[in-house]
Amino acid sequence: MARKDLQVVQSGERTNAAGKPVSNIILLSTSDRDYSSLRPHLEYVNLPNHLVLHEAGGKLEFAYFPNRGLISLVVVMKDGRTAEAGIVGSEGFTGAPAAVGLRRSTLQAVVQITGDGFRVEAGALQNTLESAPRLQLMLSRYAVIRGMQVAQTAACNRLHDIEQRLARWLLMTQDRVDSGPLPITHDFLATMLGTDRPTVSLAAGVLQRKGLIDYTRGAVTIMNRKKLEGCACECYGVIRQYDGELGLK
Amino acid sequence: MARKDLQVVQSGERTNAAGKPVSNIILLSTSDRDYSSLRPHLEYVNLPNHLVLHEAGGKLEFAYFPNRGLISLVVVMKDGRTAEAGIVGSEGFTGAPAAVGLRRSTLQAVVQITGDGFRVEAGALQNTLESAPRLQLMLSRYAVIRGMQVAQTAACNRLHDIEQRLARWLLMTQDRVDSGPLPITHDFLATMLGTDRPTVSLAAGVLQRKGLIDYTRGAVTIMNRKKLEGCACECYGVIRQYDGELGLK
DNA sequence: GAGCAGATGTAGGGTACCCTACAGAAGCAT
DNA sequence: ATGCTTCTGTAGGGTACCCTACATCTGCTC
Repeated sequence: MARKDLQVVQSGERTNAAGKPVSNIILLSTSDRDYSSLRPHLEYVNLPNHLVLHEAGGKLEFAYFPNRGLISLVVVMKDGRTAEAGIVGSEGFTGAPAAVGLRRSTLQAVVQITGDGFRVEAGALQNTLESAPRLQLMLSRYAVIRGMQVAQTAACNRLHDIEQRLARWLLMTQDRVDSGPLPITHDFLATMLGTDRPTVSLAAGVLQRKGLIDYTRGAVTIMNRKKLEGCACECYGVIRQYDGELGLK
Repeated sequence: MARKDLQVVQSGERTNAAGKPVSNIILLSTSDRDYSSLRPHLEYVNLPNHLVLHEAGGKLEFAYFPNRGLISLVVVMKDGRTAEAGIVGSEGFTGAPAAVGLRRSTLQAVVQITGDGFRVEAGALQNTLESAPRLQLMLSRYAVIRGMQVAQTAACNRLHDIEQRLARWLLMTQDRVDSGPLPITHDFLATMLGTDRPTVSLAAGVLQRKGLIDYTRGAVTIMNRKKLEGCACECYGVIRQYDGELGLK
């Protein structure tokens, strides 16, 4: 039954009020009725690299529905150390708490790979959802699925080593952006993987010598996807399975 | 509709159809209307230690609303290694996917501390929720909040050491059960914390020598709660803050 | 092409943790 | 008590990783 809800509507391309085209999967999967009630509140936004959409612990002002690019949800500790809890691409949205009437989140939302999308003011989203139960359910379902992905990440962080986790991260990211090199530095990878930069460089070097990836200053290219999958931990498969439920190809 | 169903049940004195009293916070927080629609489906169950309510990756048959005791949500890897992703006490429920129309979960749900509660067949829950949007929202909100707790755990697993994490686990558990010794072995703590038993014994020994906890075969007692909080990582405070939102005292 | 800022390569010491193994202790049943 | 099972204490080797420091390189600006 889940599949039917996620069917992409075929009746022409959707746009926001300003005529900007929508490619976010959730927005494309809503009913015409639900979409038209949300449409007036969709503000088109560029999502440039490293832009912080939401500070850790801050008030939730907007929910973001990416068309392209990648947003990371990051836990930030008091001493500045960080670890990524989840990633959001065109299959999802950030600001899940706002969709269930909450206004705070301890997670930092930061653009990891440049893209664009739409944002909705948190109050407007909540008002809209009150008379759009199908959309409400769709957003809640996404939040639950991402919660399970986060749970897998929690265990992965504890049980798997850097090389496996790096491979998994690269694969998951590639699944959410267009093909081609991933514009990402070792330093940012370290932030995501909850380790330090030299450790990332070391692991990346190993994958490179194995011929699985290649990289230059600030860009990583997957050279042999199949083998890289073999190098990643089983968590990649588990999370990918959920991605399928979300309509991610 | 029978008159019985319309009876106003006072908060704190609710029962299921068989007269079993409810102390699960979510069930107590629902509107009378929503509760009476769910009530016929509430089956009272004992939750004995180590009972597996849901196998990792299996089909979701029931959602569980604990009155007492503690349920752990555990990620199980292929090699048998495990790590806990979240815990559920009387403030919550297991089977969040069922509340949003999904029927599978990769998380294992296992009773960590003996208790009791109610279960609802997944299909019945879904049917009920279709005409109970407030309850639907309440369950979704809980799922989102627990998702944020899981995210904090993900980072904690990566960034904090065993001693801090053990302290946090004991505090979180104590928050969810009656006071007194926690019936738990080092071996199960290792399963939860994603490490091995000797490492737990070592960490527990340190906390014991500091006078923060005491333990005998299969039971841990918190001796100095304040100091133990000082020994736990900041994640305890973050998660506790969410607990407040859930009505956990 | 010189300078600069940011990105990557590498090294070496320290440590928390994993893994295995075994010994001792506590509870339980007979 | 005696055995039996389960739980805990402890040791020692191995290793992945953290941390710091510094060297080198790349791409950009002027």
